[in-house]
Amino acid sequence: MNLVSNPATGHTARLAPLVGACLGSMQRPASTRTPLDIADTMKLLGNCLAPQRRVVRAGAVLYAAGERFRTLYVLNTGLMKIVSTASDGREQVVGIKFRGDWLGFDGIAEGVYACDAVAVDTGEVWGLVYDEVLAACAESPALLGLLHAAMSRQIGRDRESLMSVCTLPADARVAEFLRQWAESLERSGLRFDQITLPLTRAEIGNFLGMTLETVSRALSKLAREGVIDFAGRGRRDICIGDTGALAAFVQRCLAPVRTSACLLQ
Amino acid sequence: MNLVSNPATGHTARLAPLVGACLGSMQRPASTRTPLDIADTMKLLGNCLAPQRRVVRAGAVLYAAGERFRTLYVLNTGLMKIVSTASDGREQVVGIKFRGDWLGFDGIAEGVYACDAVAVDTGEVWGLVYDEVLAACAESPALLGLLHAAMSRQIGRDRESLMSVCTLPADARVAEFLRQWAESLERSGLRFDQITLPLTRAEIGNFLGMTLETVSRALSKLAREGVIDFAGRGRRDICIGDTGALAAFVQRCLAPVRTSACLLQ
DNA sequence: CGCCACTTTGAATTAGCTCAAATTCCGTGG
DNA sequence: CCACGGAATTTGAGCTAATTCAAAGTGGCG
Repeated sequence: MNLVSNPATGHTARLAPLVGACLGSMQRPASTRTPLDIADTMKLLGNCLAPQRRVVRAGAVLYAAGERFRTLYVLNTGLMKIVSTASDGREQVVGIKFRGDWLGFDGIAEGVYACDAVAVDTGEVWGLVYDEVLAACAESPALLGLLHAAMSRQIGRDRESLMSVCTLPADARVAEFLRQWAESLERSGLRFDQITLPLTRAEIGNFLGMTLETVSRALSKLAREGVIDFAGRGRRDICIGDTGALAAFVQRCLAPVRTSACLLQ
Repeated sequence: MNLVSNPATGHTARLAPLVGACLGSMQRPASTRTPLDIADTMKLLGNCLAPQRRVVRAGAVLYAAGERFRTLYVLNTGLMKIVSTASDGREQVVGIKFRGDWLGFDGIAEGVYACDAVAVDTGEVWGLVYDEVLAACAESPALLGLLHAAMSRQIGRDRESLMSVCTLPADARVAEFLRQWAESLERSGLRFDQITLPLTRAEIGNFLGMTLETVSRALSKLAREGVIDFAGRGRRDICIGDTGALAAFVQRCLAPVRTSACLLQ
């Protein structure tokens, strides 16, 4: 019997028409769909899936590695970090999540979360029970498209991280990190010329594969060169006049490096 | 109208019952499903989805960044690398694919592949048109579970890469690389005590974020310490007596390093 | 106010990189 | 079959970017 598309509960039957209505404009193959912006996506999810809203205070653990996987989350406000811990205790920030990002995909394969999701800032997440999402997707290919796009984007994002860590010198990595932060804020519809880093230098360094001292020095250098400015008293508020300047800084760091051989072929 | 679950073509209708039959044993929620081994998974996919089999010769490009996304691939035999190219030309090997691995997920979000997939070794891939996969999934939640598990596993795998690059010194990174290679072979059901690296030192180094010289030195050191042995005259065949020895080597490299502060909280 | 966690900056150290040379391997053609 | 050439690999020697260690500065909060 087909568990999901013919659910025993009436839950799905109640939701599905709504989903269809909400996502009506997306009834095209995923490959030709124009991307929704995040505000719209959140609105659709909110209307269609009756998510369980949950406030997470700074420092709170949304889920921890090893916990049984049941629900996916979408971040509505705030900021979260994804921390992976190796069996020998090495800890690594493997992702930073902004408004509109999904959390928990890593749990699907094994039925158990593989990482910890920790709130860096107080915010609100929407919990979506995975089985219910699947049920709703069975009725609405558009919702399925949304889900797959989110997973796909995460895969792409993770690869960008690896690329940064592997190919950029420390200073450029920090600049690129800020650039992508600003980009994420822009996607979220928030102002991105002035950003507040709720992460410590140690956390940033861990994420970028360098020490906190190196992060500090890199930020100082960026400020010295006028690419960024420190706003406010604490040095956690950063003004980015122009994201182009950050990109230019990255290229400047890269210039003297030998161009790696062509890996294609 | 519901494009996928009520397809206009008869194609899906023809496939769907087959899928249901093939995957009958998996009609449980993903979170409680016992994982299939790769041979079984391949057999199921082969029986259920009528994939387009395609031989790729060493060096061939399966798909390239920028090409329109239409099909996902599953690697049946051989070995492929996923190469990401930044806008400034930096190239990065962001993944290595073994038997049973899926390729192309990165294309779903934007409808365009984000990376190049290049055959490192002659092999065979199975092409699955994404829209047809979706159609089949609409009829078979089990197949959807397979798809999501593959994506989820890729996300987990990518994070492991980032963890290695960020937290391990070069020697340990090479050891860990070999360990995971052996693990992948084991998963594929192939012998893994003796592995042949069809990648050049430069490719390995690129993937691991170090120079080819460093890879070479690390391999020499591993051989000197008896953790691996070079078989054959070309130094591309490597005997791994015991994957535990590789893990131990990693820990030995790690020992003198200060333990990073607890990032949780 | 005074503590504590975070940050900055400096100075010394080192892991990994760059550059260079020698060696091996393999395919090709005589 | 052997000689040759090109590509990949190994190994050595210096150099440099980033780390480690240390100390001083800053801000937030009870």
